[in-house]
Amino acid sequence: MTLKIYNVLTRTKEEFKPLQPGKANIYVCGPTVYDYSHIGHAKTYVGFDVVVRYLRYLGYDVLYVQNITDVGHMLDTGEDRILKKARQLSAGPMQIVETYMREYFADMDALGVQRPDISPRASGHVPEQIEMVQTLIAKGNAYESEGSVYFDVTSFPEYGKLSGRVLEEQEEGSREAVRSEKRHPADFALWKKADPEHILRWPSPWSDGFPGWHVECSAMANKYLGTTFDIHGGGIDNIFPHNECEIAQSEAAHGETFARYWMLTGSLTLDGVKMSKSLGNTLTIKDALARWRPEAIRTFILSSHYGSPIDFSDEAIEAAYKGWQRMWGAVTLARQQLRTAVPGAANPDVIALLDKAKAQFIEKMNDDFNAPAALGVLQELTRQVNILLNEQGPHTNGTLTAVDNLYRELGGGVLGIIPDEADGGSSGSAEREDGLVQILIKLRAQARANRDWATSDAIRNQLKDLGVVLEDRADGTIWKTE
RNA sequence: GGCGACGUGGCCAAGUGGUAAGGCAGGGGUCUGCAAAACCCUCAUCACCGGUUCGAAUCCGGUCGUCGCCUCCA
Repeated sequence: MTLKIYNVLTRTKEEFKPLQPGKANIYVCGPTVYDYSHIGHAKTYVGFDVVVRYLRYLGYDVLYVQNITDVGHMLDTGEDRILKKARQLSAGPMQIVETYMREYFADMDALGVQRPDISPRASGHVPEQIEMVQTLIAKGNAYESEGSVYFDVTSFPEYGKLSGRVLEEQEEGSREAVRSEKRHPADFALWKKADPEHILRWPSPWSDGFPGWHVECSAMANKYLGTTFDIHGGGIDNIFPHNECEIAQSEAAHGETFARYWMLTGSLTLDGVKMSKSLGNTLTIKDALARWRPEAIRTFILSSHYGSPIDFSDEAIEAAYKGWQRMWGAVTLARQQLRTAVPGAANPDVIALLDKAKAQFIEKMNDDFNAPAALGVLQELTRQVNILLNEQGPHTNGTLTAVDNLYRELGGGVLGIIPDEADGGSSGSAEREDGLVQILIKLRAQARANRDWATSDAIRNQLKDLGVVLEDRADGTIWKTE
């Protein structure tokens, strides 16, 4: 069974054959750090997080590069968005960049997104970008005009092959058309001469200025992954012009294929409407995390295919959360039973059940990282496990460990929705938390033995208010977090 | 207007030729001091029309509708 990837470049599902056997080099377009990250970023980067996790699970030696854009993004007004933010906050541009980059990583950490191996910043790679622009000029793919440099799209016949655009169709009505510096309306900037008030600037052979947005990805991907690499990812909204320009620059400069597989994620809408800064209907990751635990957000995101659009709503994430709770409840129960389980080998029937689920999970994930279907496999397994834990047993520690391990492996390691520990940062505090709850459970058991329902319910209700849920079972009371 | 994608039960969502995974919600049960959890039963013929085929949600054509991109955007 082999991994298949839907390649946007060919619009077909292809078997994944890396350039070098066993290695997977992947580049994903990262965020522009000038504000807090929103839930749309979460969809994209959780999506690729699972892609990378799964590739590693399959044994690939993955090199994951995701850039940080901290220069060169223009607003309609021609103003750099980072500079605009800096002016608003009376701060320096690099302070803004540093602040929001840290916030971005903090948000991703909170969501359980594993960090890229390399997070190169555009501002730190200006020489590489200048070098690439020089190459493109030397090869006749770019030209200087009044201190700026533009890519000549007519010099690259394949321009449009990713997005399906045809050059001629772009001319009409383009705002860019008014820029007389350019020979063709679709030509895009590789280097821009800076206006006097533009303080993010670097010296170059053409002017004091700054690199165009698209060239950073080409230059940095080339530096860290080479002229040709395996997978290029990003949000579908950047397919044109950004991704298209990346291809044009890189392939014109190097004369070789840029990325072999293109994986683009569907966009996220909020209550049916596209989130946009201008509309103001954004939901930041921080705000979302204040309302739902990270596993719920991840489960929601993974409940639709990475390439599909998804609509975020309270109802939708609530449904995902409740589904996750059932799975988490089963894992929690298995771990609780494991504490007092008798030593012994695993039940062969259970092992067979787990093996089957694992095989199905892998089959789904091999089919273009079909996380929603893989999630469905775990949901079905969970019903079987619940029957096992609730209606059969007691089980040996071998059986329970096997159950726990599968959830750790697939639900935790690959999907990132099953925590290793109950909760609370370090294992030390987790143990302390459990100890405290166990004391209360014993006190409540006393009250229940005395038929003192007022006390027993008070303990249960107050713990519930703290997010600790007690469940009375035939074999004792267990607890878990909401 | 151009390019691209999509339309599956009340909601979300898998499924690309052989008689519709899964989650949530709803109804009915079992269990329980109560509760919670869990489990069992129940709940769709796949926007519409036409075509190809022994057979289509799945392929082709058309209609209607939704969305993304075309300008910064993950």
